[in-house]
Amino acid sequence: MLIGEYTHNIDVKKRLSLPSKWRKELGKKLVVTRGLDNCLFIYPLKEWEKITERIGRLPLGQADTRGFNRFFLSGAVEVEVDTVGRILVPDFLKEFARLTTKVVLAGIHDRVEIWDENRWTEYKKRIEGQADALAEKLGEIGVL
Amino acid sequence: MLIGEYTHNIDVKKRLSLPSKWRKELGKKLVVTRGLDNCLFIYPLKEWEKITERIGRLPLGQADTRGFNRFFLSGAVEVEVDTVGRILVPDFLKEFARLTTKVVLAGIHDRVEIWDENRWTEYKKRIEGQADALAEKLGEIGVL
DNA sequence: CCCGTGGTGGGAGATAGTGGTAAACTATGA
DNA sequence: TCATAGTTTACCACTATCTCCCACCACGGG
Repeated sequence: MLIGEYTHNIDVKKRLSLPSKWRKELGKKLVVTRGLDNCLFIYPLKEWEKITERIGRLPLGQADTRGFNRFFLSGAVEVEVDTVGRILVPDFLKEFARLTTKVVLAGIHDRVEIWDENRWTEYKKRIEGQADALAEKLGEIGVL
Repeated sequence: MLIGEYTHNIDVKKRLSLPSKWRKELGKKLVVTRGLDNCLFIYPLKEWEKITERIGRLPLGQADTRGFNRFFLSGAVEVEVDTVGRILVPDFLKEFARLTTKVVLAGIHDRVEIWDENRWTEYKKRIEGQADALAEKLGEIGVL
């Protein structure tokens, strides 16, 4: 279970250390891809394979499916964790998520999200402001 | 699995390097053909054979099937990868996809798509704008 | 206070992408 | 049939970037 929040730096060589707490669970091979709200998703290879298997079942031929495939698949890269626990973030993904050097890694269930620090704090502020409203919803569906 | 996005140049001799990451998977002989949305598709020869086999089973009586065949098959060219990992892009395909020198190679499942850089960025912007549609798809396949 | 661990930074060698030159092949006309 | 011009193919060369490895520093625990 990936939980918690860490702030790390992407260095000039596009290297990003993963929090040591997650390394065992994430494994040596990961997939980074475009996520929603302009962040990046990191999946362990196992999880990714499940996803692509399901993507394969989508009806091709439809324009919006093609669009989705392009967004999700061309936006994905398989990366290897180096000897000291870092991955390389390709330029086009850095650009997509508008990452500068300070970056937040957020654990969400079975994936990790990468956010630029500024965008993250801003996003959090917005969410926290709606916390009680969210709690009410969660109550409705029986989570809390 | 072909994934990721790379920007390369087509030189004056119409040569285009393939990303080194894909070379093993693509093999030495490829097929380039007209794709959908005004880009080009590249298939490894193996994949292409599967596709033509499937196309062959389509009912020839229908006018739109004939049209699709002509579009897809007459535009196909078999190319060889040279010693440093490049292919030659024929003029008529360059023209079809309006390729200038800067070109994007996008890995989608089992094929590679070639886009002119400008058209690609424009297309991506459009797709990213459809965040709710994307979220819905992601929900369908169980990512979110 | 020392040691182990985690995050960060840098340097040397290897490699990928690109451009150019030489050779070979094709076509055309005398 | 031969010569020449134009095009294509094969080979070589350069440079920016990436990879791999090692070193450093900060921090926390014993």
